[in-house]
Amino acid sequence: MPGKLPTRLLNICISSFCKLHRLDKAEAVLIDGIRLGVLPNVVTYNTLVAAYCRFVGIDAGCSVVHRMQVAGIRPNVITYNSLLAGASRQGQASVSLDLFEEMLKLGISPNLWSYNTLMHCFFRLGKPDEAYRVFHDIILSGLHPDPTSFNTLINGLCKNGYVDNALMLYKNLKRHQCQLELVTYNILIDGMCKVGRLKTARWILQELGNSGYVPDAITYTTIMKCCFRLRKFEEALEIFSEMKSRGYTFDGFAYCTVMGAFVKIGELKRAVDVAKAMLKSGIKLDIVFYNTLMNIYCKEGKVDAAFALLNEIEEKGLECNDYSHTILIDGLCKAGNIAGAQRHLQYLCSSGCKSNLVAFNSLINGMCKSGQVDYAVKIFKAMNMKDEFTYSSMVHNLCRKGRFRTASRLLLSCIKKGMNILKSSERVVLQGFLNSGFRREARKLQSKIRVPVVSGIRVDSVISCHRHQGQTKNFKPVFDVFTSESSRSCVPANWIVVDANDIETGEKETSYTPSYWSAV
DNA sequence: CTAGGGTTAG
Repeated sequence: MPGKLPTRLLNICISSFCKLHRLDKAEAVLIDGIRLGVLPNVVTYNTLVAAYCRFVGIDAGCSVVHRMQVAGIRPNVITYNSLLAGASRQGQASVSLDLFEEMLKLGISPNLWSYNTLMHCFFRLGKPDEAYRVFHDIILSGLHPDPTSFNTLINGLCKNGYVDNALMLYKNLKRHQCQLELVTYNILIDGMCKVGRLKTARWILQELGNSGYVPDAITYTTIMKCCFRLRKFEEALEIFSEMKSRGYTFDGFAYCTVMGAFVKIGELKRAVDVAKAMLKSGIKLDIVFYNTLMNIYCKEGKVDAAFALLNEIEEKGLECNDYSHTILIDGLCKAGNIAGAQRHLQYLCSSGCKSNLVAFNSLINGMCKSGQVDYAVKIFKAMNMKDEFTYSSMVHNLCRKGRFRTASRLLLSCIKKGMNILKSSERVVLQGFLNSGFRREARKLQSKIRVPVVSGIRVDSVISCHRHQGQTKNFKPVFDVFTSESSRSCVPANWIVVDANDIETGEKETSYTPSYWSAV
């Protein structure tokens, strides 16, 4: 059996270099190995596929798969899982779907990891129904959901606005004595925090403790951020110092949260102080730290200083992300340099960056504010993606120019798309009609915008009867998930979307949409 | 090979 042991050594070597992000070295080792007669196997290529997907991109991952096929090695389920995850990370659902099909066609049957990844991918794309169908497929294909499946499901429900469904699922799992992980609690706490339900979040924190867990750095950061958003600054800062004393500020997350919060309320001096403290603490500076710092400079009106940081970022070997560029573009807009902002955005688009909605929103707003409303409308029309920020900007600025009919039309099409436009945007149009004597138009608009905010997914089955077997930390489903038709008698049928009041503690809490936060 | 916290716009 020549070559068996050397191949394992080759794989360990390649894997080590991949972990160090040194793909060039990994490739060199592969070439050397082949030259010495050490043949790579499926594990070798899977390692490379995973690394390329993570550090370069899905296309790079696919080309490694091609190389492996040329070398006469057939991809397996793990190969495809890496590709699926890569596509999911890049938000390319169609690619994920194609890969899934491709995998089936090749006779490779997906495993639980494949399904979990696919489910996560759909959730990230804002398609909870599709995601839930994947969850069903897990059951239908005879696999048992694992803790990650449920974590993904709970997280996806929260991130898509179904926090009460997520709570319900949590409750069901709990009722059936499933051992939940710390991650599960953190996911739920974050879900509650993001909609402003701090009381419920604290209740889950309690449950976390009751289950014998200790809150970790992630738990703390999550709750601290929520306190900031609810303007409970003393409480937030107390959490921050507790984190420091517990040794939970080993990375930049907490510092950047605090910096960001100070920037948001215009306390730039305090934000700078926190930045200095972070520099002094010796924590590794990452791109998020630099983004936050650039944002401070921009808000101080020192756009040049922000741009100057780009050199430092590059020297450190860090890579700018969408946030970096958006912060700079917005900085230019706010400084009145619309042309510069436009140039930077154009440069981004031409260098193959995928469209950056936030940057476009910034630009549109900046143009309007500098009096170029018509030009902004032109760009608005050309945009293929728009959100409530886009509409809000246009509606407000059109109203400022007295163009209420156009504003009204945009407002309605925004609502029709199911977006949460600011109440103040609705008001400004109505008020505009009234002030300029268009009473009929105002009434007509009012009747149209008073639409109830709707429903969630009606999930026609209930996760039920999963019982923890005791011996391991994994759940072992004892029964399957029932559909409402087949087991109406034994489980409560649908997940009902409960409105803002808390279903667990019974306490009244108002649930806010995310867009509300920035308006507070 | 899958899941959780930080940075952007109205």
